[in-house]
Amino acid sequence: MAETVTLMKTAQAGESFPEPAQKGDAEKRGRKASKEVRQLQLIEATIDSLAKRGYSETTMADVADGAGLSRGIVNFHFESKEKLLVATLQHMYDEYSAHWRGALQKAGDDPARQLQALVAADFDRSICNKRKLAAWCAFWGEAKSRPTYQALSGSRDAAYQNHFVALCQALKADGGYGFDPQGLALALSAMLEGLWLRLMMGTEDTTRETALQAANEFLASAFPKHYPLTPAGKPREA
Amino acid sequence: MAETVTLMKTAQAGESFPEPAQKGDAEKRGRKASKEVRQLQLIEATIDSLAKRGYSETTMADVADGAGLSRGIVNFHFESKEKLLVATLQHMYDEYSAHWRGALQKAGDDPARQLQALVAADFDRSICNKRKLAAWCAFWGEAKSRPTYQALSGSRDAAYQNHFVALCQALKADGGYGFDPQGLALALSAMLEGLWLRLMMGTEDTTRETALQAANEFLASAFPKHYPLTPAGKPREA
DNA sequence: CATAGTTTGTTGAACATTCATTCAAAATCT
DNA sequence: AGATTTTGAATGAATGTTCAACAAACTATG
Repeated sequence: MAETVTLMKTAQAGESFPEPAQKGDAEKRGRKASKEVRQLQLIEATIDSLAKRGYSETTMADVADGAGLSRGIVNFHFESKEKLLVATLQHMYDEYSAHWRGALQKAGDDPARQLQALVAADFDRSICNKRKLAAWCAFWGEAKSRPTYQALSGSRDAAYQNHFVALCQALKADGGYGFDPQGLALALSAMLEGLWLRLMMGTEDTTRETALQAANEFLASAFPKHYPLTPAGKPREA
Repeated sequence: MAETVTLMKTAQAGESFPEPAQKGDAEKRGRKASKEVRQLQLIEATIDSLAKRGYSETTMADVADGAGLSRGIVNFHFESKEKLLVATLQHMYDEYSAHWRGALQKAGDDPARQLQALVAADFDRSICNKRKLAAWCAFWGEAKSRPTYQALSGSRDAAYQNHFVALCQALKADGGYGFDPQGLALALSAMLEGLWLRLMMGTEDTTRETALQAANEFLASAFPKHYPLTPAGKPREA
């Protein structure tokens, strides 16, 4: 793994427009800052294109047009199309990772709360929207045949999985359940990914709310002592 | 829906190897085979190519080479690349559909048995192998941006989902559980799809057996009265 | 401060490659 | 012979990449 394109994230440039007028960044030169902004702008345009046209029909021209720039610009900031896509995947991966870690932090020390927070985080609007899900799916479709993508394509990586196993173990010890923590954790995270897939396809009437309810239904079934059922199918409110 | 390419399934075409060069040279070299055999041969070659190179790199030439035939042959049997891919997806869809219906039939009348059979069917070798899973994933990645694929891309369709809901309802009535059948059924089928995705990526040490165990762990947790836990994490043997 | 020179960023056209499709001729079957 | 299937080269369109010229921002120097 020679080079991993890593970008500094300046603020959360995620959803809104990048402000054209960057103030006098005392230390940074306007030029250098502009470079990172440009790259982020191109990455966002790439996500747009992936979501709208799919992986196989995403072209350099479409990305450039989407960013409102000229054709050759992408090869200047990213060496090739391949590297642009890797950088885009890396960006989404970093964002997802930061998001669930943040949610975990906010959840406090109670394992039951933490697990519920992790699950809920997956369906947060900032992460779970048509555009991003479609982009994820586009990469999944190519991951198996591209070694470069494989490591990053599972947004739910080993660290994520370890957290789930640990939480299942903690709840088991506390509630005296009979399941195997490893297996149940796998079932849980797989279900979250599967729900993402459903939302992505968007054919059925599955919405973010429906999906979250289904996930909570799972929690209530597997950990009845920690998540008592309510009529709405939603565990106790925070 | 003008034309749905429906193919007769002659025997079970090779599951084991991605064999690019067909060795069963029973007849003369590639010459003159029945139209249906040739179409099936090309579809199998398409699945091979999708699995090996991914959707975006699957070319007509690669398919033709994989089938050991000439370049122009695909446009003769299938009008275009698009139609070849739709026929391939249709073929996989039909196969999957027939498989779970067969498993359900064999399971008898007991809902608990039926549900377990449906889950186990998903991890049967004939359906759940690297080659097929990779092909499924390739289509998933393109489905959102191609209306033609959407209907077929969810191998788990409305009929499948309805069976799950009905079984969850039956078990709830029998066991006095508190869950919402609709939600739990969604969680269940999403988990199965998510486990497929894990198997496909193949990065971790997730195997077909591990995945099936995780799914059974889910069943045991959600329906404790119907699937008592055993040390192996696997519900009672049939 | 002003000016010239250098670096950095951007453009758009040209180029080379890949690939789906077409089709006339050949091969094979009825 | 006539119909059907197969071949392989030709064609044209799409697309990633390169590059020479240009513009803007920055630096050095007078």
